[in-house]
Amino acid sequence: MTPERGLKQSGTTPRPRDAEATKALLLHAATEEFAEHGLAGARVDRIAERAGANKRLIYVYFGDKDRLFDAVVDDQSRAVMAAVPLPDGDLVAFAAARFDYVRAHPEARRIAHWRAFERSEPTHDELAAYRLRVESIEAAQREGRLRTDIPAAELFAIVLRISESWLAAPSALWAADGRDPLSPERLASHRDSMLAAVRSVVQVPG
Amino acid sequence: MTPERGLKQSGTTPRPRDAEATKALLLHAATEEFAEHGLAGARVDRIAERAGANKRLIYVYFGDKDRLFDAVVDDQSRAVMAAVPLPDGDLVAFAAARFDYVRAHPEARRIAHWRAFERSEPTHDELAAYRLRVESIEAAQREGRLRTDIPAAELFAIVLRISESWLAAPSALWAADGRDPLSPERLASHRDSMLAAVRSVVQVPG
DNA sequence: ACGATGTAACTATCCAGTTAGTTACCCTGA
DNA sequence: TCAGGGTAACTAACTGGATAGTTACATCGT
Repeated sequence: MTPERGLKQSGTTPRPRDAEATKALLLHAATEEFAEHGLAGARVDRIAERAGANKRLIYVYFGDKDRLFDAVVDDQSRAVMAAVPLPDGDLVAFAAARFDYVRAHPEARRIAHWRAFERSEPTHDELAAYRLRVESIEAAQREGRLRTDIPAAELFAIVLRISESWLAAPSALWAADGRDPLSPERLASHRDSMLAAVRSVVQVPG
Repeated sequence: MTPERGLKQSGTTPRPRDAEATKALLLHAATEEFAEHGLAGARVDRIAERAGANKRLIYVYFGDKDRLFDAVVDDQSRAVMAAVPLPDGDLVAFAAARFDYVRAHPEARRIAHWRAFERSEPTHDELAAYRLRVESIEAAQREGRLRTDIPAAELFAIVLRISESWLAAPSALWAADGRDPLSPERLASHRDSMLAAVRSVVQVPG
């Protein structure tokens, strides 16, 4: 037998050539990899493998590892902003939507946190989106629907953290609690607690 | 002039030989490095350099990079637990103490978060400490000093996150706010807001 | 036939961990 | 009181494997 070093048809049928589809696959694989390991811990080879694509294409489509991370962050950021609105400064509805979104998309929270820790500058779009949210809260404050003794940006920061307080709780606290922290019943019951807490925080005192 | 390639007396006088002191220097340098870069992003060579010690000593005193990280986490965890008590289930006092501690020791929060993201299992000591805190909250609930419609562990998780909500806020929110987010005046005023929020969350409704 | 899409193999660098020592210090015995 | 030997503390230089990024080439659609 000759040494047979040629490439056969590569085992499976090669995926049809489609730059957009490949790019999307790479972005999706990168989202998972960065969510699990962060920027420094993520491995470019693993991303290519997860996507079933060639590593080279990452460099063709995204430039380098850092810019791939930026692309993931932008994408996630846009997705959260779209999925979790702040209708009329209603922070309770916001907290509910955010809790549901993060529960369904755990990678969203992880990406956001890795980003906050490894890379700081906000993009223009993001800044604009946050500004809208703060203004919406300020309007609700003027209309007497939210307490006014806490500045809008701080109120927003507080509600943001409350909405993910259980999902982001230290594992030691989960363990101290005893029950399965992520069971559907536990999460449903926590959702109620969490919304009660948000209601208490945002309502005008009196 | 001859090329002068010899090492002179190493510039500064060599630090006196003291294993405990060197170990402490390494732990301190590792705390800074891990706080800034996380486990994957930290560099063992940089830690040695920061400590002004030889890299080899890290392996002698701590084993390897992972166990050095564990040592840092344990140390920080113990320090926070000692500095931020939960007297009689008083969550407002707890939030104040935690805010003040984290403000004075920003690396404590970063280490805790890196740890939560890169490495999960709680230690025995930590678990015991959290159990005490939860029990202390449960006692206060029985005595009518805290609301009872939110389970103790969840109430603790919520207060924990509120206490660092501003320091952990997305940079885009800081930017949207306009003012310098970390100026002493801003932090003092946020401290009041934050404590007002905690009071609203924990008080028994009625 | 040519540009866009894709691939395998390669390279240069980085970096955790190791090797093979050297230096400071202490203790013991003469 | 000090020679010398034993040990703890420390060090420079190295190694091998991992890893980001590149090169040179193949194949497809038009």
